[in-house]
Amino acid sequence: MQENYDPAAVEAAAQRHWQEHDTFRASEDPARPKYYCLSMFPYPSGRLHMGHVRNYTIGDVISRFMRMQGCNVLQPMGWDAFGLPAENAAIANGVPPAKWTHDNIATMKRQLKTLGFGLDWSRELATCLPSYYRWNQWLFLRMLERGIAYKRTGTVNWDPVDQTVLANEQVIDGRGWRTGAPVEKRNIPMYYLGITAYAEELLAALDRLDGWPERVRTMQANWIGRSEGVNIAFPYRLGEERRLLRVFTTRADTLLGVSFVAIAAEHPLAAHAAASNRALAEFVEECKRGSIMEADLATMEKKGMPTGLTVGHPLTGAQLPVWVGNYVLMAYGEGALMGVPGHDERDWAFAKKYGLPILPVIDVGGRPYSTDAWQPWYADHGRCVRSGRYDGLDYAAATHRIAADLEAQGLGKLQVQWRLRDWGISRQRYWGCPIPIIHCERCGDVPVPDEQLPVLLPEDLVPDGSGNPLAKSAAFVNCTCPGCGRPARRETDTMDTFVDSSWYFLRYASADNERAMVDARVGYWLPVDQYVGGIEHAILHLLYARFWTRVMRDVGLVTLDEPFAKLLTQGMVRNSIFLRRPAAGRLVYYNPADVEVLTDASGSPLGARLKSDGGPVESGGIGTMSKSRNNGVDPQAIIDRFGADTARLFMMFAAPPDLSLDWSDEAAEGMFRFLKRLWKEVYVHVTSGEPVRLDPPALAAAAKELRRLAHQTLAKVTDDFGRRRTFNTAIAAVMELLNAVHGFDEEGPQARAVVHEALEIAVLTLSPVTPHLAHALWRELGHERAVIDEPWPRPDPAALVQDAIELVVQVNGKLRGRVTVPAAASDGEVRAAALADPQVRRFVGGQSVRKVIVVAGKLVNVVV
RNA sequence: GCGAAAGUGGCGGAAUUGGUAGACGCGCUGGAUUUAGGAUCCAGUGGGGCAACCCGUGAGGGUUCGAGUCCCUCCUUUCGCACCA
Repeated sequence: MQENYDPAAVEAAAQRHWQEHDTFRASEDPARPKYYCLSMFPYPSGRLHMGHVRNYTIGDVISRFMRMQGCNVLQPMGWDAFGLPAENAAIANGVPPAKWTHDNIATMKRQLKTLGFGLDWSRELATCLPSYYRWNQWLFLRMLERGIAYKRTGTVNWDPVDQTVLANEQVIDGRGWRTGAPVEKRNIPMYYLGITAYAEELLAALDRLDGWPERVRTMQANWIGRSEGVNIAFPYRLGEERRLLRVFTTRADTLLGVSFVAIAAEHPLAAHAAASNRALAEFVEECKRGSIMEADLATMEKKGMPTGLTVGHPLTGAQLPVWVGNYVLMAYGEGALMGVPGHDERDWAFAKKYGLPILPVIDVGGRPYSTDAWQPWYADHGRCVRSGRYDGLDYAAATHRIAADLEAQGLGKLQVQWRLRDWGISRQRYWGCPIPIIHCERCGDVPVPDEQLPVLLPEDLVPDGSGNPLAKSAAFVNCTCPGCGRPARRETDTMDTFVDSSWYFLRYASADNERAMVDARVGYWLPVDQYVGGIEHAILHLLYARFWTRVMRDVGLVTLDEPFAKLLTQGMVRNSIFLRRPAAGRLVYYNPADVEVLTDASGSPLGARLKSDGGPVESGGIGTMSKSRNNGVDPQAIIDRFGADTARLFMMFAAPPDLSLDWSDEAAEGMFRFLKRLWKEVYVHVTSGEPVRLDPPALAAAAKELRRLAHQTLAKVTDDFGRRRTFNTAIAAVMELLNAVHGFDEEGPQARAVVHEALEIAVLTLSPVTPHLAHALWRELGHERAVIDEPWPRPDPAALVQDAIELVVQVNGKLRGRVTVPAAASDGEVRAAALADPQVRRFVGGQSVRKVIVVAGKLVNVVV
């Protein structure tokens, strides 16, 4: 055996073994329980980053653990290969997105292989390949047939200089990223998928997703946002015609407190009023400036302008002014709201600003009300006052009575309203899946016939940042109408990349099928048993995938509702931020690798300086690794320095998987030291002779104690890996075991046999995390079979038995002593032993013992 | 603004069901060894105190024999907000 740990050689040898034995190719085997472990596929951005390493290490540890547990494990990999960065790279470097993407895939695939992940590469897919995206188009056509997909107008960010639709990401402080021109909103026709038709089911099924983190379920439920309320119509006259302005409200009980109605700038009535009102037209135009991001809309200054129109109160007939308000969302409810300044904080602020009446109509348990200042309880539920026949009714009663009265007049009804909006999938971009529609002057929008699929995306275009290159490509645009055979124009919008990622997990099960989107093998592998990915996908991607799976179910392609049985949302990877503030200009960020942190004698930081010039740099705290803050660490550098196993071990040890993880060069080096120690420990053991067969009853006390620790560690690691998914504590337990082996100085054959067993347990339990090192050490410990093919061991119950246990004794809840009692001692004996302890007697002194609480196996609390 | 989390030594974190706060690792201090080392090994390391002990889990209240853990109020940080993926 080599005396020193050489990660490069060890890792190459293990990877060669897996390659030669095709270890990770999965096939359907009804005889074994299947286990589908899936990590979110990467966007091929160039190189692997630490977030990928973390994600795929978690998935790989679970996969290898489940495999050793006897499962038929599938762990596939693919590429989320369409998207904006490829177009940005094309604009910057003039390289076609296809080439850039394929080069990146090659690089990242090579990197994934050096990390030793147990992936079945035979199922690899990339969403930018026609063999994949043709099925996006095919299912889109099925959705169109069923009315799930439909066309209507939607709002986009518009750069008036580049004449281009901008992604939210391309809008910086309300301006286009390349032109700096103020962004405008623009309404254009788009295709939508009717996810709201599935809202009820998507919400209800969350309750049964008990393998998902509670926080993700809550976030999805809030996103879907079911609210029960009343749709209320305010009648008005337009010329001779009687019309209704509809609003949705969850507070119908405050209807008698309405003092105005506010509509969105995009509301048809606003356009009508603006036609004859120059100031209003300007205000509506002003509202159309700025981005479409909800966070921007919600934080901007609340502004409004009267339209000059009035509507009638549906119960009293009183005339109420109609205002245009920039805080009214066209996308929610009816794009209009009833203003109740007395009981809604935003309406309050609006009324104060524009001098509209504030009418309190709810009594909240008699708490004071003054129109001077808003108090949080004004929005609470209570009983109606100053509301005529509704006075005294509580929230539910008032809502139902008012809804019934409105319904009798045809002016309202109870309604369930969703916050969730239908999914707009049209993107005015090149590098995506073409939407299979042909526009014909005579036949209108004609779906591309199935036999003409896929609509191929040309791969040789180079975008320049203005407009969509597809729209400028005559070869792509010009086509023949499938209906009438005349010249027609192809749709040039492509699909949202979330479409691609909404079903890739199904395709892995039948990746080689060229005739169908999915086949019967989906029934074997799905659902995904364990899905692993970033918390940033907690809402959108996961919700779209749940929706898409249900659509495929309703089309008859699959039989499952929920694609992901268990979900693990891993936290972000962060690093220190260092910067300087030049007298003029922007902040300059320095990579932590180029900075030296100065500490005092206790290790507390005093400051930091740049290694290159020795000058001070400012600490900017700690934040997610990003290019803009220059605090990224290239995983390749760590692999080159310490090997993949160290990188993997650090990722699993430094934090529990669902919390954010802070990078530390020193801590990574500590992981490397641990692996060197483990190697050394095995080396010392195997070079000092052959082990004899272990004879547990013959063990001396210290050896028995070491054996107990080894089996206790095995039990803990099994639980931590399998149930708790707290890999950090599992690794800590193995470290403790190794420390105990190191400190164990008994000699003799049986002592050696116990050490041998402890080292085997350490190697087996670490093997999912550091598979290369474990592969080598398992051989050195005398095993023919590769460690990946070993079954996961079970702790020996006999080894776990303890004769005596130590209990903690508290007096009035404070730790005052410890007593050792036989493991089988009764509560009475434990109590007596605790009271007899000299330290306990000292603290009890002359006081009378009021109560003694005995917690079996743990502690005794003496209350005096 | 809305929604969701998190806050424990110098740092990452542990404490699994309300029961020993600080496991494990980093850093730091001292020592050994070494030509030397940023290598390796040994010991120590929450704060205060000579000690007995006292204090201590973002802040402030509460429940309990007992609270890092449960409840209320507040503060800070992170993530998401529908065209980044």
